[in-house]
Amino acid sequence: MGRHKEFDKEAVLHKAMLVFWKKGYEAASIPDLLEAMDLSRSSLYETFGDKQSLYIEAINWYKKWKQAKRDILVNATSAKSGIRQYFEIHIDSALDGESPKGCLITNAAVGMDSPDEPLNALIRERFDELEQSFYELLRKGQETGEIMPEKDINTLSYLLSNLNHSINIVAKVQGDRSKMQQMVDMVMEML
Amino acid sequence: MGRHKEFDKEAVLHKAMLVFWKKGYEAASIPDLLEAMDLSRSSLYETFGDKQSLYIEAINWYKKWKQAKRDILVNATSAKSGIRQYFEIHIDSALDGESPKGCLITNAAVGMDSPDEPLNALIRERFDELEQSFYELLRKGQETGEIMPEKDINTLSYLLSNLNHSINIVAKVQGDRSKMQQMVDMVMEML
DNA sequence: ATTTTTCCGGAACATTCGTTCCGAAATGGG
DNA sequence: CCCATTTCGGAACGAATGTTCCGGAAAAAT
Repeated sequence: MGRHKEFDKEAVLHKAMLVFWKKGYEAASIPDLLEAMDLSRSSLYETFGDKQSLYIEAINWYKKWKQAKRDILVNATSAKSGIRQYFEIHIDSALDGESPKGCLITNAAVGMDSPDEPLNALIRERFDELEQSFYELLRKGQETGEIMPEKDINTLSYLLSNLNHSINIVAKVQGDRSKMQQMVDMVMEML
Repeated sequence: MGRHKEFDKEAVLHKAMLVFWKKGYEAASIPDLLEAMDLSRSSLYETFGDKQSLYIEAINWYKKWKQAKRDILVNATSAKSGIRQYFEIHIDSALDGESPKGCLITNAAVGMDSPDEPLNALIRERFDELEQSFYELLRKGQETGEIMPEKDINTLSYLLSNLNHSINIVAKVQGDRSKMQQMVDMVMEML
C-alpha cells in the first residue's frame, strides 16, 4: 500500500464549495480553487476528476451541510413554530458575513444555461425536497388541528418554498433584515 | 465625414442582450457575442468599449425593453386587475420558448460576486422601481376603496415584488404554469 | 532495507479568453 | 475628383483557462 492522502477530502471539498458559492461556476477558476483548497493541481484532478465533477460534488456537499436546517422541519413538533424557526435560521445565515450570500443551489439554478444539464436534476430534487418537507409539516399541522383542514396545503407549501427563494435573491442585493422578517410574518399569518 | 455604421446599434445590442440573458456574463464569450451580433471584433470594441460595458448597456436595454410591462402597473385603473395582468404577462414571458428563461436582471443579481460592483446599483434600482410601482398602485387602490385602508401596503408591495422574484427562479428550473398561477391567486387574495 | 504503491509539486500542454492594432474598403465634404 | 474620416475584417497579442504528465518524495508492506 502506498502513502495516505495528506489532506482531508471533505475539508478541501468544503473549501471548494465556498469558492463556487461565492463566485459561481464559471468565475471560479482552477487557481482560485487550488489556493483555497491548498492543493496541487494533480491532487485535485486525481481526487475529483475535473472542474464540473468537483462542482457537482461541492453542491452535494452543500446539500448535506445544509441538511441540518431542513431537519428542523422534519423534527418540529409544531408546524408553525417549526416553519418560523426554519426561516429565522435561513435569514440569519443569509445575512451573516461569514458565508457567501444567498444559496449555492439557487445560484446554480439561476446560472444554469440549458435546463438539460445534469445539474438540473440535482436542483429540482433539492427544491422538491424542501417543498415536500413543508408539505409534510403542514399536513401534520392539519391533523393536530393547528392548521385549519380546509387550507390548501399544496399551495401553502409552494408559497413557503417560494418565500425561501425570495430570501435567497433579496439577500444577495439588499440584505434588509426587517423587510425579510416582515415577509415571513406576513406569510405565517396565512397558515 | 467617414462612412456610416453598417449595423443598427440597437439591433445588435438586442442580440447581445439575448446572449447574456441566456448564458450569463462569464459564460457569454466574445465569439459567442460576435456570432449572434454578426459583427467584427473591431466594430464591437469600438462601439461598446469592452465586454463589461457591453453588459451594462445590455442590461439597460433590457430594462427599457421590459418597461412596457411595468407601464401596465403605472397605467392600470384598477389595482387588483393591473397587478393580475402584470403577472399574467410575467408568467407568459417567463415560460415562452422564444426568449431565455427567467429575468436577465435577476440572473445578474444572483451571478454577482461582490455587492460592490457598479452592477449592484443598477439592479437595486430596478428592484426598487418595481416595488415602487406596486406600492403606488396599491396606494391608489386604497384611495378608491378597492383595498381596505388598514392593509400595510408597504409589506404588500414587498410581497408582490418577491412573488416576482420567485417566478423568475422557478421558471428557470421547473416552468410549471399551474403552480405559478396558484401562487399568484393566493397572493392576490391577500389584497 | 528494499520494494511497491501512492501522492504531490511543478512544468508543460493546447485552447480559449478578452483585447489591440493595422491596412483596406467605404463614405461624405471640399 | 480627391482627401479626410470612419468602419470593418482579420491577424496578432499576452494572459488565463482547464487539463495532462512526469519525476521525485513519502509511506506502507514485505
